[in-house]
Amino acid sequence: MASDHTRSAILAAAERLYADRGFGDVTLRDIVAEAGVNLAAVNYHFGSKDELIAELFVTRSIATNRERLRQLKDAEEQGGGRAPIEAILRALVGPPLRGCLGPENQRSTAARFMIRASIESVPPIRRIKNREIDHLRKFAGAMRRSLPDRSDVDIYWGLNFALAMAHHTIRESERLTKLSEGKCDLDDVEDVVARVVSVATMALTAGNAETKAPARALARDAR
Amino acid sequence: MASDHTRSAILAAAERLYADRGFGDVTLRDIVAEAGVNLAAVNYHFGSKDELIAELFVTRSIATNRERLRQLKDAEEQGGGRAPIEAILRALVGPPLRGCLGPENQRSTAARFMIRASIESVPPIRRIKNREIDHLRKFAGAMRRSLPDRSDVDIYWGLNFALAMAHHTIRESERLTKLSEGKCDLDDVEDVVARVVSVATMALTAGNAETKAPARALARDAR
DNA sequence: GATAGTTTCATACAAGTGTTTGAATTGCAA
DNA sequence: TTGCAATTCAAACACTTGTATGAAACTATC
Repeated sequence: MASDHTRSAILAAAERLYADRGFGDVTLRDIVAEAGVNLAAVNYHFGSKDELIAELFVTRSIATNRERLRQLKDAEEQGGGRAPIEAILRALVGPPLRGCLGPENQRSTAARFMIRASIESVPPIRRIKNREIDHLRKFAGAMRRSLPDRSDVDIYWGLNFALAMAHHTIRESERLTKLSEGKCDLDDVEDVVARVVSVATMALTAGNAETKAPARALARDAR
Repeated sequence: MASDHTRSAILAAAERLYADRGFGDVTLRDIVAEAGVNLAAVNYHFGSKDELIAELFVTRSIATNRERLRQLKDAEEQGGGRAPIEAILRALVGPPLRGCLGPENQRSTAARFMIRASIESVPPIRRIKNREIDHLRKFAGAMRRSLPDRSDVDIYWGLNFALAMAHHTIRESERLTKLSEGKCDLDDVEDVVARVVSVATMALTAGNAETKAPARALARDAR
């Protein structure tokens, strides 16, 4: 291949435009105009618009997932096969949080693109996300080894809640800032990571190992 | 007005189709075909496609919000102006969870529509969601009264995490079921509510009131 | 320098979109 | 019944979308 000048120009322009304006109203014509290439180049190099989007998303998400697994491996080796639950959770939520939060004006295009991807959820991206389960299973396994007394159900719920807090905070960071009138500092990423890890750890370790749902006894608003 | 037969037929058909197939690939022509009315009727009765979607979403979400506030009011009156934090959280996350989860085969069209709305997030819906902040402020206020020693920042983070767990569980209920191989029972809605409330309560009450992020000392994966 | 393969380009295509129009129909009141 | 407004309808409009085509330009190999 002579040079991927055109190909990478398209990728860069597409990522920038999607990051700025969302998937909804960016057309192939916008992209090729921004990239300074011909309209037909997209289909020539990528096959279709969806495959272009998929390639963008795959590139970014395998980077995140690789970093997650690296940190998980580190933590498990350091603990002799049994990492502390905090370290596992930090490996799970740290990379996406660090990748997407931080001072807005110095947020990378890639970061802004991933935020869009987590908000808008177009078909090609959803297809890829569905294949993420195997990746999550590795974390579930590590968590089980870390907390052998905990039931599988509790492990999965803990995993679910950890991801929930991380992703929701990314998706709704703007709203949280507005709601709290700036009191919640989303730019202090390490503080956010620590908060999420802390709560998720409590979720996974509180109460007796066999207690399914500690607060259940308090439920009284029947319906 | 003679009868809003046409109008309500459009609303019902649109909600059903959006619930089944998502906003992405349902056209006005699909809707009017399903409703058995003329294409122009949509613009005649609603002005535009976006206004139709907005009306659907507003109708459903004011129902949820009204129920939330009703339960909040009940809880505060019962506690003499200071509701227990669990009751406040239950009023916050209970209605949307009960509205969207539960056995799939007996899930209402409205429920499935709201799930779609929380997954796909089209422009008219996003606009409405942005106006939800005032509503959330009422809960922040109640939480502050319930936990007067807690800092505002902690209150907002607790609120954020509670919503995170509820919404993410709704959005990704299918994935959690698959990941856990059915071990997590999403149909037992009251158990889900209890779990979310329990974890959110811990997030809001654990540690000293002045501790910003208890797990922070454990952070060591510098990055 | 001719040739074969790759890449770029202008242009057209086919299909689908939400919206508008203006005439027909309906329903109700005088 | 007549008149009038509200509603319904078929049809067209105006436009955008992603994709396909076939010729032109380029690049490297022999």
